[in-house]
Amino acid sequence: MSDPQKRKPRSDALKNRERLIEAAKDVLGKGGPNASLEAVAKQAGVGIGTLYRHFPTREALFNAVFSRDLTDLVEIAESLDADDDTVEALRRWLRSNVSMVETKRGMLGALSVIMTEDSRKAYDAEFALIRAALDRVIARGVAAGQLRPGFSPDDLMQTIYAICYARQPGPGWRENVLRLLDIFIDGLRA
Amino acid sequence: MSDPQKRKPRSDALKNRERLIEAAKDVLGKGGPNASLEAVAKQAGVGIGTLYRHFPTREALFNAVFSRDLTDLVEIAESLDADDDTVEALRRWLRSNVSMVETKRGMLGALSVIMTEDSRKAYDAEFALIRAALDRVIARGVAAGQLRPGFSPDDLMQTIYAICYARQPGPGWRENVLRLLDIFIDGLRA
DNA sequence: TGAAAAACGGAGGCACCCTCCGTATAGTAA
DNA sequence: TTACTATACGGAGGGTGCCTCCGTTTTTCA
Repeated sequence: MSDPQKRKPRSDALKNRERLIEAAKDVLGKGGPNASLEAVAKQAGVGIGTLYRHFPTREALFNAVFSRDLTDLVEIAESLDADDDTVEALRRWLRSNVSMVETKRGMLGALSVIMTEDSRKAYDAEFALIRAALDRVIARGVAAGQLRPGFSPDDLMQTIYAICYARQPGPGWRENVLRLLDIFIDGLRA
Repeated sequence: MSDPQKRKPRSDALKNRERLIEAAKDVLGKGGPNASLEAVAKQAGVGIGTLYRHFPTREALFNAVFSRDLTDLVEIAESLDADDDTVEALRRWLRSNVSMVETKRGMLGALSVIMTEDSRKAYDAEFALIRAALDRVIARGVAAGQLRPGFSPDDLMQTIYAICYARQPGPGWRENVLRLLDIFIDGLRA
């Protein structure tokens, strides 16, 4: 029963919310889960008060970033249909995953807070979309003789996260992960 | 080449170091990995400067606590030889593990820093002692008809950590884990 | 166009971090 | 025992981040 008699949200509020999420993705990605929220606000070009009005807790902000990332991953997955080179298409998607994990690196504690049973369900739809999109790409690649048969979207997801989380964080992490990823991708070729 | 011409360490320094580790175990256990180090110092009854002199970084303190815990677990494991009731002996040891994990709860990030290849090797001796002690208890229990045959010390260790880390942290965590643990222990009976 | 709802910004009070250095004390040699 | 000095102690202080609160500004809508 939402009240139909309501002003629409102010445009500046929407814009600032957007900027905050963008800034958070950047700052939290570089500084880890304990990065300064004041730095996020500054980078977004808003006051600290505005940040707290939009996201009352650190978790709320994490959650928003995660949601955004997941939406991005869905979009990217769905854009792969246009790509004729299915190997490169998969590489593109897998690399996007690495970037996202990088943002979350070290914030596993926060993630476990976010990932309650309820919210997992809330994200189920997104995961299903991703799975479906990858399925299409794989089928296409196998049919075109570019990809070997016999692996699933879930195989991809599990592998990418295993690679990401098995490596020690720190300098060179990204390079290391991307290198291993390329090896894995070569293994996917027909 | 350590200099043999050295004063022995001052007694107050040793005492304070001890107190700090004890306090850290308590405070970090309750407050998680971001708990205030000043609170640790206060609880230990020393100045904050003293804490930092003994443990220059948060990790150094974690490390000391972990070392201590591991030593405790070795001692407990070796004390089990005296116990005629092998089921209760194992329960005692498993519960000690839960307490230790509880201290570390949420500080997985810190642990992954501690657990480099080098330090893992450094702790190998302790793990070997634990394994040996548990082996003796299990053998004794099986021979006495108290325990079922066919499980190893490593089975115990893996199970206890799986139980501990699979449960969501938060209030009631300990109760939940202990309950599951008791069920598991009943399964070990002959 | 003007009133009121909505949103903004940042000062302020508090907690914590870590360093630095004057003071206290345990160990040692005479 | 005493006196010397290496060693260790404590906590003030300067810096940063957290979060709240409220006077000011902006946007919406009639």
